Amino acid sequence: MAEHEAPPPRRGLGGEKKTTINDIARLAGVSKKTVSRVINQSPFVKEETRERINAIIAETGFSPDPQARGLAFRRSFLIGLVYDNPNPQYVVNMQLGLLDAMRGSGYELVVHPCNRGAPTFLADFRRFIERQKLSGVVLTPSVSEDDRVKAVLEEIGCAYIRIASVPVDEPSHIIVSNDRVGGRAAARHLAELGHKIIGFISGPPSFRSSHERRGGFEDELKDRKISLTPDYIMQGAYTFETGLSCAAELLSRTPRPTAIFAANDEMAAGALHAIRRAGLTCPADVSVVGFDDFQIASSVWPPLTTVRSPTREIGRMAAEKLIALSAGQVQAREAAPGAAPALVVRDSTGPAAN
Amino acid sequence: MAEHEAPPPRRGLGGEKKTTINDIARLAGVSKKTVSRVINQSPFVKEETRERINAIIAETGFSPDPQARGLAFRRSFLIGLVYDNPNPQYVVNMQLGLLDAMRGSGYELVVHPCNRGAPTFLADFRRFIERQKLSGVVLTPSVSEDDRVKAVLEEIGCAYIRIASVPVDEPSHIIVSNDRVGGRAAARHLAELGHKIIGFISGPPSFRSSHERRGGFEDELKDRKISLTPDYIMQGAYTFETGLSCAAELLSRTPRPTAIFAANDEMAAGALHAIRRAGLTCPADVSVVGFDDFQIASSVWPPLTTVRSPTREIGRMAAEKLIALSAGQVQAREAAPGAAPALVVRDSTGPAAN
DNA sequence: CTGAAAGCGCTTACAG
DNA sequence: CTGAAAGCGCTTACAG
Repeated sequence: MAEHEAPPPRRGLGGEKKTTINDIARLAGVSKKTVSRVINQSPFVKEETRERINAIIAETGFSPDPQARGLAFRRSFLIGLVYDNPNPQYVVNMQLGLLDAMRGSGYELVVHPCNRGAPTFLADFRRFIERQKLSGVVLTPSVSEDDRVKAVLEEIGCAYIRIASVPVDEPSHIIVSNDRVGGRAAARHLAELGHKIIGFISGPPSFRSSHERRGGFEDELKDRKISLTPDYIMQGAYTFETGLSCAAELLSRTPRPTAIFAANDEMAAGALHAIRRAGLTCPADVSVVGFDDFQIASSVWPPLTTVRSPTREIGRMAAEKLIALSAGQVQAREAAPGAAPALVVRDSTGPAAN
Repeated sequence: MAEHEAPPPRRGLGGEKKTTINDIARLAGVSKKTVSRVINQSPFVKEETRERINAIIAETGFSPDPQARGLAFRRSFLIGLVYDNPNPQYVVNMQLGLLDAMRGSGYELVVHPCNRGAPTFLADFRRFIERQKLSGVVLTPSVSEDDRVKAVLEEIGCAYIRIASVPVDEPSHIIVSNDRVGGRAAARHLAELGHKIIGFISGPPSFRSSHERRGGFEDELKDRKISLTPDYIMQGAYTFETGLSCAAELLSRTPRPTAIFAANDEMAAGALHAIRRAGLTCPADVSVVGFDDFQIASSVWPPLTTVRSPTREIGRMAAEKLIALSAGQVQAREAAPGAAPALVVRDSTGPAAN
């Protein structure tokens, strides 16, 4: 008999009995509505009653069914991550950051890669959110920069956070990744090493981050009276291959640049290959700076000097803000400062060759 | 007036009216139970009735609320991905593969990274599945190799698929990634290039894939009368750093190996660095073969000869099988053949130096 | 501060 | 082949 006393009723998919709000109500000698009030942190419960109920909840290990709660609330406890950035490390770091903030909150993360070019993109997006009655959604570049998406979200009335490198929305709906500051850091580093003839490889124009990284870089150079002429600016597409071809092009310029800043690590890795193919050495002949500080930056040779982009931290901030938003809280931090990118110096940069 | 005829009642979070099963029933002049039968593909509906209802469903754009359905069914339409593999590219490829098979199925993907070492791991895992009443769960190495996890899943009665490099479970619950075949392919390639003194860097012993990759490699060498002596076997941990240090060790052996097989690309990239630091050249002095064919394989210098691991395809197969499983179908393919790894030859391998 | 009734949108037995 | 009743586990008005 003693054996059967300790374990609380088991719950599960297998058909065992699950503890419900009714069980708690019965055990506490109150109505289930009162239990509901405790669960939802209503202030209209006598302190003593609340404590008794909470004790029973803890004892039984009860946790309210998100599906039932969702049905009654007319919304789920799911947060969606909608993205079209193909970089795996970005995606995973973002997911980890979101999860950091969601842990213990009762929310779960549903991932939703998308293709902004598809004709059914907007319809699919809307359908996804409506069907799942998402509690909120986090958007990352470049889909976060699409204003049609914002329009749909507002029409539906779904909470959302857009992650972007410029304030494309009201402060309450955005987390800004300060890529411009990162671009400045890269320029400062190269200038301090004495570089004057510098090449730049941009990302695709559809990414605002590409413009920001370039903008910060140019601003800092200008402040230091170093010019970046059109001949020394190539348009890449954030891929290894474009980094390689753009760098090859830059290396053919006269005078040859003594340094190249690529707007992300993938392209910087490609630039390294181009330098080698041209029979040159990095950093002796040409220095290279990347952006992101993903794994690839430390795996190539020489390890890349790069600008660390705090993706995971940004993800955490986004989820925190979103949860506060859907809980109806007044947005605490008007304009989130955004974690700042920081220069990481490794072996791909050195004094300017001359 | 005509303006108000066309648009079906709008649905959404914003408070607009959503089409429900009751609307469809009324429109079709049947009970909602009959509509439910059509939704759930019950065979007990007159063909004519079914067609009429389906037409109305298509017309109104109705789609049943997964939350309400889930509450009645006592399970959700969520599939969980539980993983502890830290490699971002593996994780993303796996997610994409799962999503490939889930598209249009009505299921959504919830991601759940975990740490098998944490003391609360099993309890958290159980809680996650029970709370969400997951429709099913996909497990990847190394957490997929944990038999305690299987025990929990069986006790709860949750459908699951384990992805592993060896048949650790009944055929209906597993997708096998044939890493052993990949190991053989690597050995064959090196043997054909004339290598006889070969070094091997393993992954961590906690990953079965590490043993399989090594096993296949050794088997093939043995078949060709090439021996792999203990001195030339190092234990790494699937990381760039361990690849570097293990390779440095191998290069100090006398005679020096003319080739190194690393059990994944990260470690192979590390080996490339070790070779360079030792003042040697790849592939002239030492050839290197990796495993996975992730992005890093083509970004390093020289681009890596490696064994392509079909992660995305495996993910797709896993989700297909899981969906069939939770739909109660008899498992079509007893033992899924598993997509086969294939050698990708690039520039890091060449004829044996002597 | 607390509760009885009705409802969220579906499905499962149970009849016919 | 079809339907009326009850229920999944929770919450929202509405009373008191």
